Amino acid sequence: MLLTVLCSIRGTTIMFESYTIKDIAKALGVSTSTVSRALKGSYEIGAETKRLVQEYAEKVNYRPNPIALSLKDQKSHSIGVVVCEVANDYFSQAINGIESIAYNLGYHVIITQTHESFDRETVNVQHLLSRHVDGLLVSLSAQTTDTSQYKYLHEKGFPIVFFDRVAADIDTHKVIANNFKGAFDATELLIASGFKKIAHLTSSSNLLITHERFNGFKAALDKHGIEFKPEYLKHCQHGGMIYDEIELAVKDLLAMDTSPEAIFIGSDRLTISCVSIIKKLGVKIPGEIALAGFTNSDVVDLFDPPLTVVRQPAFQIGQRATELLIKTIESKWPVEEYTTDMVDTELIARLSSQKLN
Amino acid sequence: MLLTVLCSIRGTTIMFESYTIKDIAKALGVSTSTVSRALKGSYEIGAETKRLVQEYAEKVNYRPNPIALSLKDQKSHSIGVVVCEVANDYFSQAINGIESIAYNLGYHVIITQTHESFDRETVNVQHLLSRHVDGLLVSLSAQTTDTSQYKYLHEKGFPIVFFDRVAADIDTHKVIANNFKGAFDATELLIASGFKKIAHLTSSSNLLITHERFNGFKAALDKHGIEFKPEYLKHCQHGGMIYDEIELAVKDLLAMDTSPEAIFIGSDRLTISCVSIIKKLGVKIPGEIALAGFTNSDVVDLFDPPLTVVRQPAFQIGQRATELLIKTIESKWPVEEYTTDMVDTELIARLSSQKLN
DNA sequence: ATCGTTTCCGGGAACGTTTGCGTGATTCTT
DNA sequence: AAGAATCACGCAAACGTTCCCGGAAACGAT
Repeated sequence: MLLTVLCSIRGTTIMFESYTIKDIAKALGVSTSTVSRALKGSYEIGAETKRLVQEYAEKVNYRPNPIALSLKDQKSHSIGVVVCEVANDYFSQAINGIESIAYNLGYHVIITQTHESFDRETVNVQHLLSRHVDGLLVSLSAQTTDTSQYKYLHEKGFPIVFFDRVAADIDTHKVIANNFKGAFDATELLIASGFKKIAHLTSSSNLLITHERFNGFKAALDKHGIEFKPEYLKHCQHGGMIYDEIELAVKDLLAMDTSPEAIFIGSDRLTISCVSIIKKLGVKIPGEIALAGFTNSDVVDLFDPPLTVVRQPAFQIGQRATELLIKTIESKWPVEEYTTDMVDTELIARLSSQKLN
Repeated sequence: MLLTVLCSIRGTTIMFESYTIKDIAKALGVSTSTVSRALKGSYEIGAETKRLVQEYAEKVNYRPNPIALSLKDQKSHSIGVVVCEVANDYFSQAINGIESIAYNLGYHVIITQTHESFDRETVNVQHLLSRHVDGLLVSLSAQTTDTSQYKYLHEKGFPIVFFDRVAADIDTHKVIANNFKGAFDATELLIASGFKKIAHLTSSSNLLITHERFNGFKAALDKHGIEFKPEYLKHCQHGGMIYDEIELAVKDLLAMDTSPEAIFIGSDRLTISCVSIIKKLGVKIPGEIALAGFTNSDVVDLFDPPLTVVRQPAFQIGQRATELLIKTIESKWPVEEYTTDMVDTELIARLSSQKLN
């Protein structure tokens, strides 16, 4: 292959058509094995030859062909990511964290979106496997109840790390937020504001996070001797993908005989949608209905009203999950001990959760 | 390699350890060449053999190894993306569009972030080239003035498509929004609201979009006989990455002797930051200062006040750029005719741009 | 019977890399 | 000085594909 030094940008030599080990071998009159070994400083190669090869490789800016390496050692050095959507504050921040670690460790990241559909999730996993990814970073769709595909893969020793929306029945690495405490704190804040009639608008009941957040919600009610009313609990089984479903739930809550004074919302997308719907209905926040909810949006302090939110350290969660996954991938022995990392959420109190007189 | 049918999810057979052409050849007692040809329906293979091979491949869910294919025909079937940040509404939407097209056309996408730094941009391009991407989708960083690396690559026939922040001096495919018209319309809206003293807060002067938007801004002033005041023009050379820079610019504008009545903001990140800063200063929007700006955030209608914005069709821009890039990659002959696709922006008038009495 | 044509299939090189094994040359033993 | 040990390097296979080439078998034409 031809040498083509393209240009030098601030001292870095830019190449396009790249040199192979063969090119170096030919140029130096040695064998490819010698070049290969010299480049990794093998003791089998004489000091002089080693220097020659390394200097030449440096000069022509040799970079090993990652594709050839992949074929050789049957590792693609890529990881597959399964999330519901990238255009979602939580997930775009998590992906940011994923990329930052993966990039540094020499992996690249293939992102797929489920749009909360189980069928698309299955297809995506298929696609990622056919791409020969070395491992999977998964956040389940709202629709998913059947996790058998992951179970089989995991049993076969295929590295999988779940984050956020984890599979309860698979024993592997997991990285989650402390959903119970996040929900508990937010609910307690609403109670401290003076509310007793508190509803809970949340995502699909298939998701473990939904239950954890509900449990936190209920525990706060219990602690303060407030009875939980089942009619104050609204699930959006499509995880917020279907607007009408959310609108119906919100309208139901607002139209009840003894309608709630406050709503605690258990999902990012739902929180934003809920604000939008309530404002569209002309109901005053927080005058007529108070609000607190999970979201990772950075701009909710600019909202009317500023939103009280539970915020997850999405970036760190993404980073941590990726570290665990790559450690599993590169582990020489099958991993037996699995960790579940739990990180704290952050409660940010703003106007939307206050009681106005 | 061992056959391992993992499980069946709704009729789809899940595999982990995958079959190779060699496995099929061995199982059927034919050669690998025969299997390869049979699978692509070559006329050189007898009908009976063809059927046998295809049925068997179907049965074991054979999928060609993409890595081997890449090595063979020297194409990685991946495209590199260079953007400033993924956690940015415009770019996350654009990436969504990029992924949607790339996925369907069998490419995967490697995303890199410049964080508005030219050095990181250079390193990223290097990295993507060493990954042997088949083409590049680039939106320049705010700091970039030297585009020679792209120029060289392009001259060597390497496929590059620019979107949004394009390189003026490189003749290749480009996909952009109609920045002039977007800025013109927004400015004219402010004028129609009754403002004459209109400032322009915008991004780095290195970027072409900055000039186009300024030109639109100025053209609107000219049309309505309003003199352009140079002191009303504020650049943030770091594209909004440095908070202090924005804060200083905004404070400067507000502290002027004859301070502007309205600000037109020429960048996504700047618009949000600007609102935040002005609110923090306790200045009323739109009472004391009116605002209109470019942004792709979906939630600015929930802001206090709801924001008047120019919105770009980011998803479509991402899709179109990807289509053009893959068409270039897969073109048999060197492409000579380059298109510059310009798509219209959308002006959404809300409260922030109104004149209150 | 000979030649040409068609049909159908296998051998093997190539893509870029790593690595086990083999080997000639040098140095070290005693 | 002869054998052993060490050093420095090359050969070739392998990863999964594709594809050029070559060739056997069958058939038709003369």
